Amino acid sequence: MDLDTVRTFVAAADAGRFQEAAAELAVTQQAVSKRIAALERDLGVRLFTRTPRGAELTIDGQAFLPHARELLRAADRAVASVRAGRRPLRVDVLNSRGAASGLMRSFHRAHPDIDLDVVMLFDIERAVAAVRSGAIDASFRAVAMPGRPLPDDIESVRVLDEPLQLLTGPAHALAGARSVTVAQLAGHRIWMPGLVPGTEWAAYYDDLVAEFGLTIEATGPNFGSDALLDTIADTPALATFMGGQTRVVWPAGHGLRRIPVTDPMPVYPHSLLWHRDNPHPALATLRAHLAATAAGHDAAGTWAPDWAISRRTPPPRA
Amino acid sequence: MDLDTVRTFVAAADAGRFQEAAAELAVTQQAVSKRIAALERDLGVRLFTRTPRGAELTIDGQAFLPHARELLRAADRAVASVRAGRRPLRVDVLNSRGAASGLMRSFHRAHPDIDLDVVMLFDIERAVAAVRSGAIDASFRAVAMPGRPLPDDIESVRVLDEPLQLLTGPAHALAGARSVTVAQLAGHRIWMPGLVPGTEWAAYYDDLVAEFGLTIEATGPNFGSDALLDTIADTPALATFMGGQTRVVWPAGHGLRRIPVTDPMPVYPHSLLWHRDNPHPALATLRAHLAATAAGHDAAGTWAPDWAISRRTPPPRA
DNA sequence: CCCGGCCACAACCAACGGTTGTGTCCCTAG
DNA sequence: CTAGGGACACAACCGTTGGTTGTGGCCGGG
Repeated sequence: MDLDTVRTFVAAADAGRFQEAAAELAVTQQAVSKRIAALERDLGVRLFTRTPRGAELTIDGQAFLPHARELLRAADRAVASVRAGRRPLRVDVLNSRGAASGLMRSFHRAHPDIDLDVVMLFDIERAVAAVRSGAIDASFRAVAMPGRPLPDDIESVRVLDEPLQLLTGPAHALAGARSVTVAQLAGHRIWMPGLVPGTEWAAYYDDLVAEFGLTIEATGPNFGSDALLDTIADTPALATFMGGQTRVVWPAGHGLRRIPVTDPMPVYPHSLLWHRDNPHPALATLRAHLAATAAGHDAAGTWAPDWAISRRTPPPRA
Repeated sequence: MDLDTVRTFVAAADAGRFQEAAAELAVTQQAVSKRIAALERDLGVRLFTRTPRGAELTIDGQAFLPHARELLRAADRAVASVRAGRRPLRVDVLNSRGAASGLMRSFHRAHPDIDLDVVMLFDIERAVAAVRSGAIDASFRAVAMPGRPLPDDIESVRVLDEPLQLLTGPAHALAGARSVTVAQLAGHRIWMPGLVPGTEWAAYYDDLVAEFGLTIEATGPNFGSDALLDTIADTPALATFMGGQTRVVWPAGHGLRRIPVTDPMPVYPHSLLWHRDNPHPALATLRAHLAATAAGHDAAGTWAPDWAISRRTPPPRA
């Protein structure tokens, strides 16, 4: 199916005459006739009843019309999503089910008129490059890597600390605990496939391991979170970390347990990063929304690496 | 833009390699390469970074991908809307802003998983023909025309009486009234352009006129409800009737008044019509929903033509 | 009764989109 | 270091699609 054909159908339905639609589309009447005939052949139904005074929609045509309009709107949105200048606000998140996604959903609920696109970049380095180049407008990340401060033209503000939780199967030794301390985790095998060395999230777990003497294995290929949860559920000796705000869609009955970690509570600090000179109007709206809704992060009793935290106070918004 | 191209883009993005996408789509790798190149040329952005080990999405590609998926879903829905057998439930309503539309919105809220298509047919005659032929599954209508009973294979049940209200401009003689009696309307000019003789809705107003001695003018071409409201707002001597549940979207400040009519209250009786043998599963759901939510229509103090009311009690649902 | 408006059909032609064949790049294995 | 293989791009070729022009049929109005 061709969108030009759908456009032709909508134009003909609105005009009520093929000729007029043809004039609008700058083609001949015959072309419109052929396009409609082809569409009717593809769909297997008659869309118009031809009369000597024009063409009017059949019942099938009436049913098809709103779907055709929606199709064209979707096409427009798709094109707009990559249009240079005045495109939807484009935001990078760590992963599709973490805390940043929740913040973006909340923002979307508060401002449903603002078009959003969410992308997931590889690491902070590429995110910063994309923010600087203007390819994305903002990024939710831990702000830096050890020894690599943010460039001057990138601003950041800490928006959310996401507590880490332990995820275990029902047969795991800690499965029955209401909560566990970091010290209790020493000696247990924690499996996090897909942890790529050199990224800021790998650095976060490196620091966590170094600080508290944990055992984190990043071995094996990452077959996705479904496969990971599958293995965790079935393997008593394995557990994994998961963001406390991650939404897990998992069939009931597998007995997966989410257990808060305390003493201290490791948190993954999400900051919003953006370019100092980014003119996108929705960016200011997003920052205002985050400033208004961000729960004050209480540092007492939590742990995060120093380098991962945005310390700079952004200038007050204009 | 061609939907095959979009499909190719999605397949390539999912596969991560043009070759694999080509195999899925049963074309050659070169064809996929050309399609993607054409799409990138059309959009003016690069969607993939080609590597010796495949192709991965650029940031623009990532932003475009969900829109592309939505585009394909919209196309599927559009095709499904006219697919013979197992298509969305197709319901005819009197007009897009009347009581029946409200009922369908309520049904959609209660059963968001059921796909619906709403069409508007010309009159009860065509609606009955469409219901009998299976072109539509149900119709909200006053059930008949004077002297023309429903065929045996069409069942009906009264679902909602929509009270008529008077619509006037701010300078109309009745503009200040909290309510008006039918007797008070005698002598006032009531304008209803677009009332086509021979339809069941025209017959309804004919009966209203005959019973209470009103003056209804159907003169002049119908330029749509916007133009009608415009004229009503500006003409002190004119008023019109409007369904009491009609949603009027009208800029504030024009001072249009909606005035209930009493003694008796004229109501437009909407019944659901459907074919005895229609097997669409959602039709039973719709009937159950209407039976559960329909407010009992209190006949006391209301008026409607005899012929317009469904008297038959439908058999209990299986 | 003829004219005019509108749509469908036929013939023709250009351009698009697919295939085959080939080149280049890079990673990996030996 | 080299050879091989996997992956994508480019070029040439060709059939089909989709456009145009020309024409005919149908129906309503003057």
